[in-house]
Amino acid sequence: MPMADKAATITDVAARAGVSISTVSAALNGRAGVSEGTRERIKGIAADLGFVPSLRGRSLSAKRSFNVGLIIQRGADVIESDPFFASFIGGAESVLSERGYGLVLQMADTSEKALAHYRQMAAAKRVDGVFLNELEVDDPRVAAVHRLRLPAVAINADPGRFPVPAVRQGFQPGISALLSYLVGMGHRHIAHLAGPTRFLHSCQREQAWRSALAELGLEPGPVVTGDFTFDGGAGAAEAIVAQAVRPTAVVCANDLMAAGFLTRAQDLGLRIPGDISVAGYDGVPLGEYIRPRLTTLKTAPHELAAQASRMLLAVVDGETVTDVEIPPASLVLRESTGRAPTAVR
Amino acid sequence: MPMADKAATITDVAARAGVSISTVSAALNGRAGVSEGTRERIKGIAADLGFVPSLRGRSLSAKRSFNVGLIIQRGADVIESDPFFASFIGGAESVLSERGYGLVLQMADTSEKALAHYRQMAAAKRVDGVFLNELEVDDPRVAAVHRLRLPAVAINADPGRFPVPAVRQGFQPGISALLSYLVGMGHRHIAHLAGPTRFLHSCQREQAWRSALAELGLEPGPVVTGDFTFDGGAGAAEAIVAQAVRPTAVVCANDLMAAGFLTRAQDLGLRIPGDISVAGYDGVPLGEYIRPRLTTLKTAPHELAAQASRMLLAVVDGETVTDVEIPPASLVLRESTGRAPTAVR
DNA sequence: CTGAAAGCGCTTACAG
DNA sequence: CTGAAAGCGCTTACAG
Repeated sequence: MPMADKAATITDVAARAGVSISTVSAALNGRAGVSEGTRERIKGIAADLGFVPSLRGRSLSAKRSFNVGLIIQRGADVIESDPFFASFIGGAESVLSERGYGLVLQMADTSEKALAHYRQMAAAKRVDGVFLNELEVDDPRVAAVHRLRLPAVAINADPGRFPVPAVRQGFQPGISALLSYLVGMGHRHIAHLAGPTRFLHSCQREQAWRSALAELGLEPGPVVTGDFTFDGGAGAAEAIVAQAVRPTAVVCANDLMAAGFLTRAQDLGLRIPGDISVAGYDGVPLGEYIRPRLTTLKTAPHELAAQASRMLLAVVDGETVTDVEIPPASLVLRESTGRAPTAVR
Repeated sequence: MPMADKAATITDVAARAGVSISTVSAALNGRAGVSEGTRERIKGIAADLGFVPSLRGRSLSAKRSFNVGLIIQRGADVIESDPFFASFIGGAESVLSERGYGLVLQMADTSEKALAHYRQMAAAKRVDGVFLNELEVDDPRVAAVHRLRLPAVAINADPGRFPVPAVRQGFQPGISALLSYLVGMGHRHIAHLAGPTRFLHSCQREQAWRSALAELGLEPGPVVTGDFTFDGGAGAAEAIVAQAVRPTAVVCANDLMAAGFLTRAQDLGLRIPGDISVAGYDGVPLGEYIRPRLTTLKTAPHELAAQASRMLLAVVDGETVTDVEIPPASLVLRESTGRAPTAVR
């Protein structure tokens, strides 16, 4: 008979089974020291009663909240057009829920507010650990979680840079492949539309673009700094189009800026890729919605998050973990890149 | 001296203040029966010690988790291109965090899994209440939360339809305005690209389209059912373009389908809005990225969520609440709609 | 105005 | 193999 009026507690199960609550606890949690007979009997009764251990009792005695925190540090404008977090949350949630963990989410539009949220979450013991995403250069959160002794896993942090384990997805192979392809198509003057310099991944991508060009024996083209938004990309298009010697290709630090660049460039009368090739980074659905479809480097936020979650739970369990690298972002050639214009004026 | 080595507990504060823990509790929680002098003294000491009450102790004794749940019931493909949830989460989080509440998130790609998540969250007492979003016709979750006595607030449920308080944003005024505009531009044959019929809001929008047309003395045009995805919209474009008597305008149940429709229609050689006008619903950023820019009905998921959160917290507190209606979705005219083609073949 | 005590629902040594 | 007890950190009647 399921459907008790009040939710059953461990005491109810113990009473019904005629054993102590410690036996029920041991039986249900797979701890040793319970005969198989009583274990099975207790399990049956627990199922009958629809007993699910209350997180309240569990977390107080186990000194765990069974929750893990993610703080999204982005303005509302970016978050709405960037599917990164949707995928990330999906990947995290898939491994967390399997392990009985919940994901608690907070938003912050400034880095200070985000930091305050981390502190608050840790102080109130709302979570057992946190993800450190969108890392900035000299990110204060790293020192903070360290001082708070808050288990944490960093996303896409450079190896050896922070005293926090990290999971990362390589960017160099994909960017090198992209630039080899562009150079193979005759491009010699290749610009970079970078993200804000305070972000680690902005620097990583620009650096990768630079070394790939060096590898190919080319000088870096102009660098324009955007803000990861569509409008930022559009603005960059105007800037680059106005330049005396216009680059024949632009490698953008994310798809959203690439889409803005490509769209505005076309509004200004340029043909893509006839006059200028454009490539993005991320592999978001938007890249297939626009015309021409966007060449990009496809990342895997879902897998990144799944790995990060496994690591974070390990850290929470007190295990020592080592950095994990998932397969690098891969080149997806679509229609926005092509042969360099023959007559560069 | 802040920065204790171990996090301070209520006992530490009490010891340092030379009072009992019940006095500390009363002082810090603003309960009556503490002299202003000791209250201030205790507050000072708590601040010195960096004391933040542990949610673990608090939730066990207060019988609250201080968390509220949101289950996202969508396939990964939709969630990544639909910014609704990003905005919704932002709106919810802004009021929840102010009240000391957290938002715990789960994902489910089927309605059965979502239901299981609700049950699990309730049974483990991980949350004190839940949002019921993306309601379906005869949604089993409604009965479930009712039976589980789980406080809940429904999003965009029809008034009086479910035994759960709801917050909603009107759609009829906007859809009427859109159709008046289209008819004013000479359109007489107006199709609807609907969402899956199992969703309440699909039905609501189709019904609104129907009654607006009736109001204007027109017969409804063809209805094609999509799946709220870009590709679904693209497929619908092929279906509608192949029709003997092609409609001159299509009203879509969401922006993503409208974008797919518009893009594929152009790939097929139609001019938008010259040959056919296209309108969406939602007001997502994508609508401004595509060409021509999309006419749409702008919704306010952020405000919807903020209101829903206030209501949910009230329900959790045992207050009786009444449905709330926020200002209706408003017409945003952009470039994808215009005068009907003069020669309808 | 203040304190001692019970209790929330578990887990975890520790005895037997 | 099983149970009695302590304890996790709070809140909340209830005495004084």
